[in-house]
Amino acid sequence: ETSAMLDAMEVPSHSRQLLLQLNTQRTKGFLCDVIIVVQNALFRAHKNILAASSAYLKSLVVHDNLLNLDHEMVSPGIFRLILDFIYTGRLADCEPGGEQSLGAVLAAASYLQIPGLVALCKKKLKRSGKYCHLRGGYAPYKLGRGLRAATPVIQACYSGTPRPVDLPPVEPAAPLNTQCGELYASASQGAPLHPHGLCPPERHCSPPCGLDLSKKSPTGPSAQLLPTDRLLPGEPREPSLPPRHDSPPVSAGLLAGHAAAYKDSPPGGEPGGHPHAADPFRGTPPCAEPPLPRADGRELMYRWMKHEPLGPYLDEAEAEKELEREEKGESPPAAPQPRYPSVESNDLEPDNSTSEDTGSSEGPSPGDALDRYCNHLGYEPESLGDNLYVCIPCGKGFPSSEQLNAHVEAHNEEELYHKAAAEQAVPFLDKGGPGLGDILRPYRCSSCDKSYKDPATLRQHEKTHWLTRPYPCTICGKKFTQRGTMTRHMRSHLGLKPFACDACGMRFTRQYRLTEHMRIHSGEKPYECQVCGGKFAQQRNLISHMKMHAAGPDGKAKLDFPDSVYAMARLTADQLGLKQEKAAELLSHTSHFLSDPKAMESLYPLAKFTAEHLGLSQDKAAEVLAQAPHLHAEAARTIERYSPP
DNA sequence: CTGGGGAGGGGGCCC
DNA sequence: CGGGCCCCCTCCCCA
Repeated sequence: ETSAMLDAMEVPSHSRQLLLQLNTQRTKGFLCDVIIVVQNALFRAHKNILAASSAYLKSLVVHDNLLNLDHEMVSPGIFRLILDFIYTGRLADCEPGGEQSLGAVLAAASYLQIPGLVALCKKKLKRSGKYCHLRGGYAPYKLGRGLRAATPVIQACYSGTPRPVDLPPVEPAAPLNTQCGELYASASQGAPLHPHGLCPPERHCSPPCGLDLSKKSPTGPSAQLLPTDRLLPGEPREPSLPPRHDSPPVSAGLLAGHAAAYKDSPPGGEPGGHPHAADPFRGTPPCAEPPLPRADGRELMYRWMKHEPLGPYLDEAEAEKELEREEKGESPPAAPQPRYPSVESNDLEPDNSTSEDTGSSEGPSPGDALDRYCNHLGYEPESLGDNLYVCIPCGKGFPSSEQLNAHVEAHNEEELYHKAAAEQAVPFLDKGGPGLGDILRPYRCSSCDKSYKDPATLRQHEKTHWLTRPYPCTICGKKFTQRGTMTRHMRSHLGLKPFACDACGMRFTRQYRLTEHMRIHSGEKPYECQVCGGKFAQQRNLISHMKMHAAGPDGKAKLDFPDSVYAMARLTADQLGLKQEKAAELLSHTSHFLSDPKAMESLYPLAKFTAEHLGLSQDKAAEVLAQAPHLHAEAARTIERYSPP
């Protein structure tokens, strides 16, 4: 298909070489300057290339680095084909079901205003005898029932959507965009996304960066309706991996890419402050050891995120051979490579149900455990043979002190877990009897004395003490202690705002924001300042308002306590699991409390806690506490609320 | 110009 | 795992 173009050049290989380089750069993310969001899939590309190929995309990339495409016009799988076409001049074969996919590509290419691809699709359809039929009313691109309703999550950041110039009417019907369904099916079941889309797993496929970041996760209508005979040979008929609730699709492959990106970043360094250094897409020298392809596609994802070796992307024969090799699970013949450690979903979270054996000498092989932590911590195991850093307790070796430290930390975390489990059996054991906090929150963190109502929350909290946050953002590298926080963060990268205001159409990333926002329309101001009576629609603004009162120099400020008392208020609120602003709220209810000896007794744990945090003696802390009426009020309220009558 | 309020948005983290 | 809430930063508007 590209022969005509190539023949016109004095150096016929020029365009080919150029495209090959560009596509290679794309697969590495090198110099990619735009992200295209299609439904819940994410693609990276170069603005110049898109602008040179698509009039529509050209109009978008001028203003935005993040493009949200109308998923009713182009699905992730179709866009993958189109992106591949843009970078290779080839439209991957779509058999079986090829005509329908071709129709979808034609529709999308028309929508995106890519005349060359439109012509190519028409040509192919004519060759297969389908195009006339198509013109007779065959709708080539149909989206699944429920797709529209299920995915109102992406706010288009463009306006004036160009209409397709040569497009049969789009009508909602049964999905032909099967791979889109695969994405959702995988995502909704917590398994990694299948990255291939409509492509056979050739190496020139567009970077499969599928993310399900929708809040209202689609139900996977396409997958449910997908006739199995449309699946490509070698394609899994179900989501590639069994569903793992502890590993949503965002994590597996992308974390692997992240791991690669962190290969040479300073160990232990916090990437949040320098996102560029942590950018997993940044250009780095090609890796000398590409991983072995994996049938489930996650390896492809990793390969893209990391360093895809130069390959004969445009050579169909080679690609077919490559496909055969991949299907057979063989290594590429030219450069047999060691297998990259599997990025199984449970690898990503060493504290899950399988974690008991990771630090134990009876668990899986040291290599397995190491792989787990290598992935977890973002290291590569190239130097497994040089495990000079040995963990004394378990005897495992690690190639770097950082990995050893992380491993030791895992030991500690495991011990914490068992300790918490032991305390679960006898929550008040060895604590001098149940105090106030113990009654309410028997599960105490051994690192900071915070306490919780249930062990799962304690486990969750304990992650905040880990040196290595286990959930990195694959776009900016920022790490999080909770997976949900990370995925929420990812949504902010992608501009996904699932929650829309019915009144004004404004969209929000979180339900809570929408709830707050709706008070603008309703006029409701439920938060009232106890000092001046001012009312606020948002609690945070009341809080900032109260700070203004507290800082008032005229003496009428109600919260004129020294800073240390506020610090203690916060610490105590943490200790009791109460909210800090409750202290300010309760300032007026304090006097009676000091006369209650039982309540005073309850202050001693607080005094101890405060003393530990402020470096005071316990007696001194108790004395300071006695001068901080809001702390007493807090305790009093708590006692009133929870003590038996 | 400045202070205060309104509001958008991100991260932490408990439930 | 998502919801909900809290805290913070920030920007904008306005008196």
